[in-house]
Amino acid sequence: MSDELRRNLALFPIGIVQKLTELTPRQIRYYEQHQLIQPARTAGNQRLFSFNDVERLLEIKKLIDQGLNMAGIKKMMGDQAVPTELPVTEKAQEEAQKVKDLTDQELHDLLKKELILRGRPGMPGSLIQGELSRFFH
DNA sequence: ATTCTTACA
DNA sequence: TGTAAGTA
Repeated sequence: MSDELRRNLALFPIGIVQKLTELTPRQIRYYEQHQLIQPARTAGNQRLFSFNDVERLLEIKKLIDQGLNMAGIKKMMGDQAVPTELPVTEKAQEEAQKVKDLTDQELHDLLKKELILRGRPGMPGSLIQGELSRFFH
């Protein structure tokens, strides 16, 4: 499976994303309203976020902390968020299910690994730089 | 127990 | 943004 697809798999419910990003569910939903992210939905209408969504939220958080408003953030990130793909395959749904049994430590390590993986090719990924330090505790 | 939408101090 | 209400 391609990394691109893997990063877009709908795996995390909002509660986990809250822990991973330190953002409140209120904020996360608000950013979705402003089309900064487009998480997938389960049959029961519950949001499922992908690694890409989480990483995007970390960037948003960074910009918010720097005092930008929605307009400013949209301008910085471009306001076209790629919709997270639904866990259509049986395999994908199993992965999403596994996530629920991971400890907070395991979840943070998983995200850290993802951030490092992404930060490879390019230079000091504008976002990755600061956010990454938080996972090196 | 979690999450969702809507509405308002 | 926080939070309460009523659901799913």
